[in-house]
Amino acid sequence: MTQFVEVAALIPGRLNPLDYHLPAVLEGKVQAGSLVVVPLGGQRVQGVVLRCLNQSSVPETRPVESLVDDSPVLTGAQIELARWLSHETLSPLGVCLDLMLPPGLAQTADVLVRLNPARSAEQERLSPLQKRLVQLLSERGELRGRQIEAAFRRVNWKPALQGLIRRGWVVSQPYLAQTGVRPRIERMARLAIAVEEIAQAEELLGRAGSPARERRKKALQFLANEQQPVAVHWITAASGASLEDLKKLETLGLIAFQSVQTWRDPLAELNIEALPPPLLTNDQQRVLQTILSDLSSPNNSNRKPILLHGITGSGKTEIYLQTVQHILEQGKQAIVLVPEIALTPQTIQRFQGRFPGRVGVIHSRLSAGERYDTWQRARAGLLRVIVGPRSALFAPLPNIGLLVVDEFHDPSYYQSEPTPVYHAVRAAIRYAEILGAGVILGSATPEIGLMYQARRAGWRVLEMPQRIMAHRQAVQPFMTGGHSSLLPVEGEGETAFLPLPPVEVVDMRQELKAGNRSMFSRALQRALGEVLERNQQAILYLNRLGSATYVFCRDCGASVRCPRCDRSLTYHESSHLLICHTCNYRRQMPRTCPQCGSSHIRQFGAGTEKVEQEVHQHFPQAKVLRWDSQTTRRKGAHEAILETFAEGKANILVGTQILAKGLDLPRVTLVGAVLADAGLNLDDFRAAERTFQLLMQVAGRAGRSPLGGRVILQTFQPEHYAIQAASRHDYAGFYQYEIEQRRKMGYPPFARLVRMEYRHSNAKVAETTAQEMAQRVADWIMLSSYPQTEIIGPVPCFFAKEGGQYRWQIILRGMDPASVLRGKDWGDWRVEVDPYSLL
DNA sequence: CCATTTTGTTAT
DNA sequence: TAACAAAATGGA
Repeated sequence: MTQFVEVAALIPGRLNPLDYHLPAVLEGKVQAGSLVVVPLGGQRVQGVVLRCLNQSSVPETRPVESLVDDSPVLTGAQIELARWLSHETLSPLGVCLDLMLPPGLAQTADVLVRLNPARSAEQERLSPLQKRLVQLLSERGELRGRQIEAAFRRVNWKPALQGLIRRGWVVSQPYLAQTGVRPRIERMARLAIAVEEIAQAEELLGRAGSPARERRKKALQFLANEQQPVAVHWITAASGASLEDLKKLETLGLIAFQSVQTWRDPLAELNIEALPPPLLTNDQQRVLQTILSDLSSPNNSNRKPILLHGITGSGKTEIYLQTVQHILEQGKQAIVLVPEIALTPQTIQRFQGRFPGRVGVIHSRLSAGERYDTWQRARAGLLRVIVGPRSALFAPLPNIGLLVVDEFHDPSYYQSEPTPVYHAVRAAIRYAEILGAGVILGSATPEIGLMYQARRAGWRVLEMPQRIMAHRQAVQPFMTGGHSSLLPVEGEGETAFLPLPPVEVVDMRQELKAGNRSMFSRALQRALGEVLERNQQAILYLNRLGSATYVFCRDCGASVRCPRCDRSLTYHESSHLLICHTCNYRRQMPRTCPQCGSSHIRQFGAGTEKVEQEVHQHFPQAKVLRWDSQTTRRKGAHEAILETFAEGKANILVGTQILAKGLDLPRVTLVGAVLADAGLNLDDFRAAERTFQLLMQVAGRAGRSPLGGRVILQTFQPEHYAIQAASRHDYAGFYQYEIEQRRKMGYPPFARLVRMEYRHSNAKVAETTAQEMAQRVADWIMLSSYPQTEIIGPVPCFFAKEGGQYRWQIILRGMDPASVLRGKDWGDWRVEVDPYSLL
């Protein structure tokens, strides 16, 4: 009986899984999760076997051509997760499966083309495109298909090339790209004779007393001591023998070579001492006990996620570490997701230090080889813990018992490009359900939507409200000056607690009224002066998004709003217009404030450079470091800036969102938010939440040592609830207000959204296409099981033009707007289910 | 008119 | 995605 398999092709397109039969040679070797090559139309493609079948659903099947890897590349749970992702995100199954494969496993076919030296000279009968191709080939010689692609972007050059080949102008040959990562093979050598025989063999090594004989003798002795195969480069380095000497020894039959696959391990160089777990605080003990008893309960099927709400510095990482420890003791494995930026050497060291040799790290700076080997080791069960950003969720560990998502409110868990557009936190929750594993979501500022879901669905919500003091030693030198009063600290030793830093809200309208036109309020100037005087450190935080894009009055603080929707209008640089992103209302930039008639109306603009300048103006002696996307473009720049600052070589660190991530800088005693309300007026349902999160996180950078600390929030809207709540460190208060807003406005979690985006280089085409699509979507909604689904738009996107293309969007809102689109054809629109933001 | 180029459809 | 087919374009 022939066996059949159902195969999902790894192509970007939307294609249902297809049935193939197994040729005799592959029978018994292929299983669910196997990576295979199958014929598809006129080409060969790679695909993943979803399951084995006794019978095919179609009368005739084509054969599986080959098996790429002997072991399955995906586990059953991963296949199920990919299916769920595909269904949820409306993305093709192929790209969801591809997400879980390491780059380099799949190799791609290409062609190599060059001009035929014997071609005819006259170019009369060639098309313009063909002439350009000939030109390119005569300039650059032999080219691969992808090189031509790079030279002729967005040009359909393949038919033209075919014509040239047919007429003998060009010759082509198939070319297998060597881009794939291969296992690293290391040459090793071992002694081929017994140790006692070395003395007898000595005569063979060369003329008595010759240097060659000495070298070879040394090499043999080295191997005799080692008693096991040793890498060749290691032998030569240790004994002084050359490769030639070793070859000679081999021909003499004294040593034997062998090739061994070795792993590229990014942590191998790291020499980390194993650290014993620290004593836990009462909070930590209570939380850990609850988690462990939850995870120990045998009932896997309805295990719920655990939401760990622990403020900055409350010691969440230690909870993760000890829970992972527990899971490992059960013989299972764990995945720990962190925001990419938090994947600093410190984080890695903590995990590697606790579980030496068992941790695999994934991050963006790994080489393809390291990434590939980490994946292989995970699959082979050689790694027990994987730490990494959102993509680490797809590490192929065979027996996962725990998933951890640290700082799960972080936007880096949303992948918006390329497809599939997914949210790693939701994927982790689903994956844990599939696996019957535990999942811990930790954050100081839990995402509103997930907190709501947690409460409604009865997930366990654990609180850690106290900050642990650290860094007593680190700040010791700064505590002796006499002019810095130390904070009263509760408790002793490692488990002492610190109060949260006091937050002062400064009304910038008052500053202007008092004649202070500086970017810094008098309070902030005073505070900065004190910090400099005491040789402590300050952080100045600037929320980049939203600055300079909305327009507001400097006298009354009101922003210019849409008369129809009462939403802030957005200023568009290109057209000098103010546009409403809900109803597409447009107006000229007003000369006076519509509220109070003042002429002090303008878009607010303040880049990090401007802040830096201004600091220099006020404090010429201050040493300022800028930390933003510009200064960190270079590789390793993050580390360099952090190190410089941590070593105290600068007093003031100026930066954007990046500052809100989990930095631990003990000498920082002042955090200033230059414009805390920037971003609040963005027309986006998440604007308040995002602002609140960032302010809470950035405030958490202050006062992490007994030196104490304070926070100053400068704002034009001191009464706004996000600012108010942040100034009181009041998550619960913010949650309550925000969730009511969402309910009133019908935004998540009370409705789900789908964002559809279209781009075109022609403004008119973009607009009409968007209108046509809105009409089609309206028809689909009528016929769907959710006829109440709303259409918002079409309107131009917030960033209305990007890379020379005009962007338009349509938002669907309802109970399940994705289901309206499922199975429909939306052409080259980009579709985002549950988008992070509507900008 | 034919040849080339663009657009659309299909894959077991 | 790549191959192929059908439709559109365009130079004589």
